[in-house]
Amino acid sequence: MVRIKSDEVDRDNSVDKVEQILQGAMQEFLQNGYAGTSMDRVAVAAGVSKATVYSHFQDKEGLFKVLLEQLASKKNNSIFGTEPIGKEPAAVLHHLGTKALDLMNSDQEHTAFMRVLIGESGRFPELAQICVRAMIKPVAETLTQYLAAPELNIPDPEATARILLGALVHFHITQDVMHGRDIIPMESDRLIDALIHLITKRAD
Amino acid sequence: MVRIKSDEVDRDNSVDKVEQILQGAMQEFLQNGYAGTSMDRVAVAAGVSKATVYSHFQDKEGLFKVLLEQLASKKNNSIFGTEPIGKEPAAVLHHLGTKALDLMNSDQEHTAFMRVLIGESGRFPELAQICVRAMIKPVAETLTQYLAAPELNIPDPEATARILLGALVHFHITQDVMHGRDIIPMESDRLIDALIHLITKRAD
DNA sequence: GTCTATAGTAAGATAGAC
DNA sequence: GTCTATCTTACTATAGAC
Repeated sequence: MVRIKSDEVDRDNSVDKVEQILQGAMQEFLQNGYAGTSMDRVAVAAGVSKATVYSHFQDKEGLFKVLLEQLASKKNNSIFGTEPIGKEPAAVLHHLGTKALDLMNSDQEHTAFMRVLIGESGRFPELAQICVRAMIKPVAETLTQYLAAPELNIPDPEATARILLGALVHFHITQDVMHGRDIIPMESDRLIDALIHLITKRAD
Repeated sequence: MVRIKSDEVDRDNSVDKVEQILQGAMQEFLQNGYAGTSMDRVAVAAGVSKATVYSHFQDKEGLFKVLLEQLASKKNNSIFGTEPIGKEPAAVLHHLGTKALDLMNSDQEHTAFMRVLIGESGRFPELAQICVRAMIKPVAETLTQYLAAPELNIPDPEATARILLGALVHFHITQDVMHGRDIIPMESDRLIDALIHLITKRAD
């Protein structure tokens, strides 16, 4: 009777291994993309054997999907933590924009995640859709709420939210993801100030 | 004496082959990315042998770089053909925005190019920078010119151009590249109208 | 210049020992 | 459950015939 009856130990070990594997997979997939990553390297990065990887995940595609879905929910909460609507809209928008750009800028993991997500959206369309649902949609809805404030007097807050979101994310893509900082330099503050100016149109 | 002395035939054949190879390489690289593409498939798609591919291009990386640089200059001219500044700014912007979104939307090649360019920007940073210089910078500068029109009264036309460009491109990324059309649906016209409204702030 | 054939390597996935 | 060793396939790149 060598078999272990208790689920406790069994499950704990499994969870640890699964966590290790996902950690190694993240490192490799985010750095090299889907096709550029080998299961051998994932196993090495995770500190387990390749057979162990296959005992916890069906195949390379299954591992990739689980990893990206997990990352999508993580990134969602990190960038736009639901902000208390204390101050006036202009101040809130300035705070949100600055925070979002700073976070995306400083988070190498997020930059690599954007590359992989967009790069593999042709091969894994349903995965891209999951990320749109988990990351972009909630942020767009939150921004829409802010922009619907009566004093802003915006006729289409939903479309304006997409503009605001697009300006911030595309700025991150050009400056960080595509390494354009030296080619088309611009301070984050200038972008945000111009955004605030457009949105809180000076009725003076 | 079977050798051909004239350079004409020789050069024409070479150019044809090079063109064939680039065509096949485009098909494969845009569909499967860099790591996901094999030189065997490129050769088949181009209708030549693999050895012929290697006789015209140093290696896989060299072929990929030549292809993407060629595509970058092609895409640049296609989206924003220098528009005559006939009408008033609002009309020009509406026309430009509609045209840009329509072109990006209908051009599958452009969608795939965006995926590959962003997806491989980690592996090929200098290539991403070349594309920023060839595609994004000129468009941003052209838009800056339009937005500097006195009647628009925009304090920072350059930053505002980045906002406008970002809103359009990110809209394309969410709706087309990432297949988000069904998850966060929105008509192009709504985005463009909201943009025009922000920029030509009703001073009424 | 272009081809076929192949060398050499690395990939995804699994069998079997413990 | 986890490992080592291995099967099979596909890859990059080149040599040699024509």
